[in-house]
Amino acid sequence: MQNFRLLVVEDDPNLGTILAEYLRAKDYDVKLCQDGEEGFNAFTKKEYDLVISDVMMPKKDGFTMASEIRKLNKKTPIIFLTAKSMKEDTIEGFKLGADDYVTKPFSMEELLLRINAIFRRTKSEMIDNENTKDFTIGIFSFNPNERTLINGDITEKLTSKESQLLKLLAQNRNDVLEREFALKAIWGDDSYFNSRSMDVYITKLRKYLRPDENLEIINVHGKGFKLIVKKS
Amino acid sequence: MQNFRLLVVEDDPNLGTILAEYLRAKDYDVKLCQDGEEGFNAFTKKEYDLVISDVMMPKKDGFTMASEIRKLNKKTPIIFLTAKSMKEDTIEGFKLGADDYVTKPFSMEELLLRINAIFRRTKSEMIDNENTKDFTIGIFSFNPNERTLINGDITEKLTSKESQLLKLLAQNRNDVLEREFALKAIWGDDSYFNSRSMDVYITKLRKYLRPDENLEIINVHGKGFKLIVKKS
DNA sequence: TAACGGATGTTAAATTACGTTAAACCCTCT
DNA sequence: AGAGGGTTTAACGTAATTTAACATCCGTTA
Repeated sequence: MQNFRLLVVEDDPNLGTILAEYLRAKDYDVKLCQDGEEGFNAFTKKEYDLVISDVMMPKKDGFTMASEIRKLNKKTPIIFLTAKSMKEDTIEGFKLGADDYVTKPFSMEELLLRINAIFRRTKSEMIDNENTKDFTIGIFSFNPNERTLINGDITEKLTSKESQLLKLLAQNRNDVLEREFALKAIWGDDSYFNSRSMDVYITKLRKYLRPDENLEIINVHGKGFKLIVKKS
Repeated sequence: MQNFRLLVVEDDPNLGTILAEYLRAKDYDVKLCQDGEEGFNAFTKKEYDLVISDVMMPKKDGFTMASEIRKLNKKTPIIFLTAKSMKEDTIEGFKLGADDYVTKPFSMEELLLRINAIFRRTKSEMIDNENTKDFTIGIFSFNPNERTLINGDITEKLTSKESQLLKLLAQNRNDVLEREFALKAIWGDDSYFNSRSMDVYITKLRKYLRPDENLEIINVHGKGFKLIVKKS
């Protein structure tokens, strides 16, 4: 799937670079520009899904750039980064068609959440749920969403608890899944009886995985369990 | 054209009334609720274009209400009014799908500009209202408004309850629809008998969806149900 | 190293939740 | 009052999960 394209316009080289790096790490296609003029030119050259722009910049300020962009394009969302918290400025920004603004200093996480809030509204279907991903466990293909464990033409339907536990084990393959952690994650709390219930499910999972000799759920005494995937 | 419908949730009667009056003067249809519980109930009863909610409220706080609303509806924008300027709070709000927040004290004008900013962004897709839009569920096209479930040339006419339940499942596809949540949203409260009634409707829906092998309503023991759309 | 106590392995029974069908109950319309 | 569609209740069957029981393992200590 194609990534979202962001146009970041920020004259402070340090902040600009950090911002771009961070957003690229989050899998966005990021174009970084130094001022409003450069930003506007970039916008005319290529399509962008979102513009993030500083307000105070040399050559051409953010609001001016935004108003020019709006003449070309009424829809692309614009987020302003502004050190000025004065009301007049923010209001002027909204009049030009800004969609949000973030006051410096801001946390990257907050900005990301605002970006996501905007994208959720505009392109809501793109969020490819992490839930629907398959695990490969030895000869098996495990889908926690569908709760299916597939080995060739044999499909086992797992129960809710079996599936949750296997998912945790798979996520921590070759590493200890702490008993207490799993109990809290699946059962909500840890008591003696929950703990015994978990042991029962470990037995069930072992039975499911038996067809693959290279798979083993071992107990780590006093700690928890470990799903071992041997290299064949 | 029909006016925009706003749901305002604010426990302070003075602020709430002033807000409602002001927004009505600006030609919005405004429904005012006193707390999150009342607000959520109002949301289940009618369609709203935007929710404006306080965060700190008796009975049910704004974030909790927002997360419940999000389960019903992923798109309706939510603006929070918050006296707390703590970062954790705002971030928690955005995670739940808030679209903006305004820190008290705020000017009515600023709030109005933010409302307009959101509507400018979303009004294009509001022409085909959430309500009139069809769900695509596997090989079916489902219209909750018409209560029709179409598969090629076969059109099933669903009853009210069937339709409401299928809508909730479709909105939470590949995710658990909590039993208690659905009971409150459809039946108004949850009792043992309502719960069994819901089971009966699940059976009916399974029968409707049977023609598509890639669709399945599975039970999540003790939690609720999940509509699985398998990747074909 | 023998022995002890706590932790785990496994199976089966008990409990609770769900699946399904059909009958009973309500409405509304006539 | 009767018919009909929609919804709830009842009844019985099945599945998921927890609890119980007993065997075995593990680390520690005498």
